[in-house]
Amino acid sequence: MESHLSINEVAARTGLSAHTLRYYERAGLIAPVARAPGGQRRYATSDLEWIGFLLRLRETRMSIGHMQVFARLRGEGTGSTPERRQMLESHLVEVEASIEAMQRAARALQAKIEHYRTIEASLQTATQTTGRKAPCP
Amino acid sequence: MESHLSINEVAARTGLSAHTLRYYERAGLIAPVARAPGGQRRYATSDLEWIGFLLRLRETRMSIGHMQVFARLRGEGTGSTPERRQMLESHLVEVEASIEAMQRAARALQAKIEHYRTIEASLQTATQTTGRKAPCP
DNA sequence: GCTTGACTTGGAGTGCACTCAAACTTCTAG
DNA sequence: CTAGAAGTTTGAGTGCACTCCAAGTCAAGC
Repeated sequence: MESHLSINEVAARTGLSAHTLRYYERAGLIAPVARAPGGQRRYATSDLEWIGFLLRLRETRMSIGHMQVFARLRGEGTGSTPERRQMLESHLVEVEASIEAMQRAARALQAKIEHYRTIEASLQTATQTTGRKAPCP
Repeated sequence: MESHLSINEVAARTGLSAHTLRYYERAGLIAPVARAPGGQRRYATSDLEWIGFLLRLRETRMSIGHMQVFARLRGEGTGSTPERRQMLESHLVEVEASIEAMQRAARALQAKIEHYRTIEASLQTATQTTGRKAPCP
């Protein structure tokens, strides 16, 4: 297990800030990271992979609280895979519902945009036919 | 313009709490609502429609700050449709990116779930072939 | 040795989006 | 007329997810 990346290198690679990396470790989302002799963090490749997965969870709006539970289960080893799978499955149900809600809402925004285009076109027409600026009714 | 619904009726219809409806009004997301003689709010059908649209914006994670700008533009009348359309268009770009990110992340979760299933199956097989409970390695 | 810059810690602070509290006033049913 | 439900206001409080600060440590270059 290679252990070589500094906190700022990991920040650059993951897009998380060094602040947030320390915060995640303090919160128990990341297991205590290996340290160089002087106490500085040295992240292993496996840490990077785990942080990547945490980012997938964050992208799907899993709360820190749920991630804490998930990380704790992960720390308990292979025996906790059923619980972890169930957590992901029920989270995925919510995520898919949320994606559909966003898609529906996005279509409503699209419709509103079209509506505005129509209004703008008719205002433009009014200006052209009367030869004056559109009044403010 | 019918003006008849009380705040709790609107809360029931929209899923927002009465607290939140007052907060939105104070924040300028909803224009001052008509009042009954005693000062109680009486929402018109047009208010309901607007609140519905605000909910679409909220579902797509538009911030209160942006909604305030949008609501202010709306209050300025038809002349502001180009700005409103541009706001929605650029917001929609973000929303679509966010939907795609969530979909990618959801596929990663799905893959992890499959991975867990595989692990569970092999643990189960080990238990069956050896006739004992899975040890904790 | 000294400076510079990257790192460490615990605790405090920030911004967002609500959410509630306190002290009222008003409406409705009996 | 009265009880109680429902509404009003302003300002304060909450929970989340960071984000920053102060005071200190450590390694490398001059």
